[in-house]
Amino acid sequence: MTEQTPRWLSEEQTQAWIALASMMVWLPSALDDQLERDAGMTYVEYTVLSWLSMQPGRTSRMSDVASLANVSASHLTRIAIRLESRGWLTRRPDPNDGRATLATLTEAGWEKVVQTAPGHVEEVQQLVFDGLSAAQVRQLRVIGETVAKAARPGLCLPSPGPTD
Amino acid sequence: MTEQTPRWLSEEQTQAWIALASMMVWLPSALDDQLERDAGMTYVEYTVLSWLSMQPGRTSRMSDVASLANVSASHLTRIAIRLESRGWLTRRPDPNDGRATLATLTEAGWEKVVQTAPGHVEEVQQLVFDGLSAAQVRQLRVIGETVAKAARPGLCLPSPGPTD
DNA sequence: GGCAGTTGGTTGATGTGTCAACTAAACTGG
DNA sequence: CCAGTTTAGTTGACACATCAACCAACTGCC
Repeated sequence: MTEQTPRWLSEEQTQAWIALASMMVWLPSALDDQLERDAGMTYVEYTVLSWLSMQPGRTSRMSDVASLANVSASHLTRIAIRLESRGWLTRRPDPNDGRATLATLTEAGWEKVVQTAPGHVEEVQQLVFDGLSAAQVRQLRVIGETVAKAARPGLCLPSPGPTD
Repeated sequence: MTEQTPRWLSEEQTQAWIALASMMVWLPSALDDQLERDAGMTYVEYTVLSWLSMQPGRTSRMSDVASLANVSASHLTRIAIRLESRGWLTRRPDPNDGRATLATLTEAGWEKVVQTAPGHVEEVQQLVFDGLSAAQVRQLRVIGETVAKAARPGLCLPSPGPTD
């Protein structure tokens, strides 16, 4: 708690951190811009639609979507209201669990995803993969998985001894 | 414009993209949480203070800060108002250019950065570097720089021929 | 010098995200 | 079967971000 001189970053780490931070600032922003320009929606909205488009019945519980997209329940409610008002999504109570709400992609929502995905993927290709070798793609996958796992809350690495 | 079947992602690319997207969702969110908990500020606010702390005279033009942090001028104005109201920052017109505004870290702002940085760096260590080998740190740097450069608007890769 | 255009920054209106309080349905233990 | 608790989602109040309109200072040019 009162550590005064923690592990500072090495020169290599500093460079890597600057590069990573820079990527995390500019890449989402660029993808947001592309989606806003070409499809009139934000990255989070696209994530929701895209996820639903890959689910059986194009349907998923709100809470599942929320944890996938890392947004709070209330945030997802607002997003769903917007998507619903544009006719891309419908909501109805889950017949198997009256508490839950099922979100389903409409036909228009499906078509929107189908129209939007190619341009989005092309943007990812240009911004991410065009500059990387096959080896770097493999490296990126491993590094990304490692960091994502560490940063995901509630998924602490298995540590020896009791956690309580 | 009418490409109907663009370059789709290979299996390797898809895995890498999922990992990268996952990292870009969870890492900023985790860093935001840590700063909110330990220092009562957001990541953007910390970025601004941290940048100023490294500038000569702990001073920088608003427009320079804005482009560094990838926020709009108006957004930065609101951020600066908040930081000013907490006594961490002052603003005054640039004597050399009456249009510009210089933002300067106050002594309290400097101390806030000094107090906050160690915990933030420790969080970066734990979330990013503890899981990576030295080789992966080097790989991350190269990959991050490449992608960041590609995603940064207005910095198109040098292409042959006139751009105008 | 003076007017047109540009640049740097602020502000008002509006849209979006967040937090806490709330409702309703489903478990849980007597 | 009925309180007490947990879970899923919504809503109101508020904080924050965004967009367009704006103002002031500089720049270029005749």
